Amino acid sequence: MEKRSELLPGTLDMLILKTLARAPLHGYGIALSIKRISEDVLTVEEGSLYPALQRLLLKGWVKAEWKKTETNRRARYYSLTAAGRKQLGIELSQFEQMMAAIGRVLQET
Amino acid sequence: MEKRSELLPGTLDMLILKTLARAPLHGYGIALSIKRISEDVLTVEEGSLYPALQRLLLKGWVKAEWKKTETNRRARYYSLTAAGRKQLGIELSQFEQMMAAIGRVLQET
DNA sequence: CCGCATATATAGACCATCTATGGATAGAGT
DNA sequence: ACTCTATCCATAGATGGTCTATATATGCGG
Repeated sequence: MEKRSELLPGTLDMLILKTLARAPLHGYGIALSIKRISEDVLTVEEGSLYPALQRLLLKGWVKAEWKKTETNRRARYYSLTAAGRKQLGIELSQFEQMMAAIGRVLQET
Repeated sequence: MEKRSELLPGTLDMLILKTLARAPLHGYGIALSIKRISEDVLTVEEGSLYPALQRLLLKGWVKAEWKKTETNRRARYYSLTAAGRKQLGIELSQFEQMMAAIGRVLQET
């Protein structure tokens, strides 16, 4: 059959920012969280996740800190910056606007 | 400011198929229709539209026919095939599933 | 000590979309 | 006549996000 993306392209940064807005997390945890909350519909591949986190770091929307996990492993914890929180707001409103627009096209008889 | 796509990537084929499901249209008309119905939020650039139509033709989801427009111009009218109608249904349900999943992630407190 | 889940990261491929063109014609306005 | 604008098609090349594949490393349970 058709091979499809596990993600709606263009939404990954927003999903990461939103996940981090709840609590700081390491990369692996972000992927697990999105997968779990989306009920396995959205799967963030490592090859998408880590480049995305690098982008977000470069833009100053998240910051990173090496720590130990509860299970005593080394992991890089990411958290939202003030700029990241602002950016999340922007992306959410743009996303909603776009969804509303797509909805209009899809519902037009 | 941030430069962003005028479209949510991954939705173009679906929007075209849905537009053609209402009535056959030429390329330019498809772009105008989506722009109008979305109230100027979604803009389909020509460099996105025509390659997309070629893809859809190759997959057999639309067929094309040269005709005259009401204003006496030559134009290529695209219309949905049976396979295209089926494909539209598939894409709509996948899209809704994905939107529901994204919604769960975005609404999680 | 073996296997598995946890954890980070990069290189390269792929593909959809955008930018930038190029071309053609009907009709309106001057 | 002439020009301008909107209508109409199409492609080449750049861009950029996501995926596949790979590499590395470690804590823990059996």
